[in-house]
Amino acid sequence: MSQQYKALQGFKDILPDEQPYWRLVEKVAVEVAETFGYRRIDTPTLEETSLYRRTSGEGTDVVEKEMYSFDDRPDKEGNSTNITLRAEGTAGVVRAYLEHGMFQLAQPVKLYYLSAPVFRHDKPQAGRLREHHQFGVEVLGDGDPAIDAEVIGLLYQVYTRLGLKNVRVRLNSIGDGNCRPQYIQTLKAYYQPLLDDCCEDCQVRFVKNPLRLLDCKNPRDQAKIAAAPRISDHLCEPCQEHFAATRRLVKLYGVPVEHDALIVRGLDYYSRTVFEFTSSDDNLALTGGGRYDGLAEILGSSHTPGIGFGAGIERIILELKKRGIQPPEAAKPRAFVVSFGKSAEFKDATVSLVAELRGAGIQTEMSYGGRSGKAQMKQSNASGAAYALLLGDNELAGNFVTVKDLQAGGLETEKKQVEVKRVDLVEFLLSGK
RNA sequence: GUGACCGUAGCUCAAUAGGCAGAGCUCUGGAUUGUGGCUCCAGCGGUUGUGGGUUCAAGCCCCAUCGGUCACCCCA
Repeated sequence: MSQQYKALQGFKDILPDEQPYWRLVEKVAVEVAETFGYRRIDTPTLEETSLYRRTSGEGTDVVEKEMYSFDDRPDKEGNSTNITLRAEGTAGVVRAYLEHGMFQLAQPVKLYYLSAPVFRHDKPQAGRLREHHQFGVEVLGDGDPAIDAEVIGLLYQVYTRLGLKNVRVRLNSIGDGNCRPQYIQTLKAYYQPLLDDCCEDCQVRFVKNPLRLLDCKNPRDQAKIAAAPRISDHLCEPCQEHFAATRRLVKLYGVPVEHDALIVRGLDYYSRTVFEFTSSDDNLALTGGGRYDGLAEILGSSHTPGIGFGAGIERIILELKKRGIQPPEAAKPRAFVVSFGKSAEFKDATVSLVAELRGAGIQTEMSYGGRSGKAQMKQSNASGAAYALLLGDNELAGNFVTVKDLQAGGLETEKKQVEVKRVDLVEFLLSGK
């Protein structure tokens, strides 16, 4: 083994054995999204760095220390653009919405994206990679709380259809530009006298991102959090109504939401509805999302409400495995061609048979490299193929194939074998079990 | 980014108190001529993550580095 090269830290190969999990998650996600009337969008992996800086917020960890940013090659004038690998899903979709004038379409515009790679320069650990993939949804152009409920209902259905019935859904409202600044003042006023007794992280949060004070897990600060003023009690009238309606409507989708006044989100653009889906037995967030009614304006557009989420596919798969949920097995070959001769004539007969069957859409395998007939039989068995197609002198001379049923039990070879004319072979393989 | 623990074959793991690096699984070949699964035999596969150091001798001790895991931070 000369392992000079390894995948980069925090980057992972998705090997063939893993793929069935991905196909399962993707299949369910697409089916549910389309049931809900969402259309797929794919946006580029690279965007201008300033897009993320503006939307996520200058003070956030993502922007400050986790983005993969670099200067693009300079143009003729020697100017280069600083660009960034996708750091989160929403910014690119909103950019595309504005760039392509989707505000001219019937509103709202309901979009989803699938397995989009997201890059963040964190220190890796279980469930946290430097490149991970997200399934996400964004709805733009209407602020109706029925949309908040719909988006959460959609996601919940994805999880339940995957068999993950124990996810926790926590919901909160963090207000809007009207009421949140006042609440933050109230919160800071509450914390100011307690600050000396707070953990170091909270001292930083107090300045950088006061809402996150409520997120602290340090035991010494829990009592302070419990007694802290709640945003829910400080929402302005419209935000209150929106939140009440969201909670009422989301229940109609059968989602067991909990109101958690301590849920705040990391990115600056969120407003009103925020939510998190977590696995029930630990704190690993499976999905985070929320409303971002001010985001389009940050990008210079007119007021455009929006809401969305990003669901980490790797974390969903981790959860599936933890729950012992198996994806459907990969398709096994229908036929495995076994050749009992080694001459060019046999090679040609084997390849032409394989080619013909594959041309007819029948999953067919063969052995490579001139192995013995016995070894080929072993391979055909290991492949899981339904039938071994035997080609020997007799078959070639008589223009037929001996079809052996590999799945039939028992020892009596004759009962499991039947001779089928070449012209009838495709039909034979397409019919039957 | 901070801290703790861990790195032996493709995978899962052994290796007494420093003393010739092993097993199971996988893979390949074979057990008489054109027939799988069970069984048996054999083979391939390692500079013990990498680079230094101590020692007659290092998988084992020391340092560094890379990677992994866990907690924090943050987040999906």
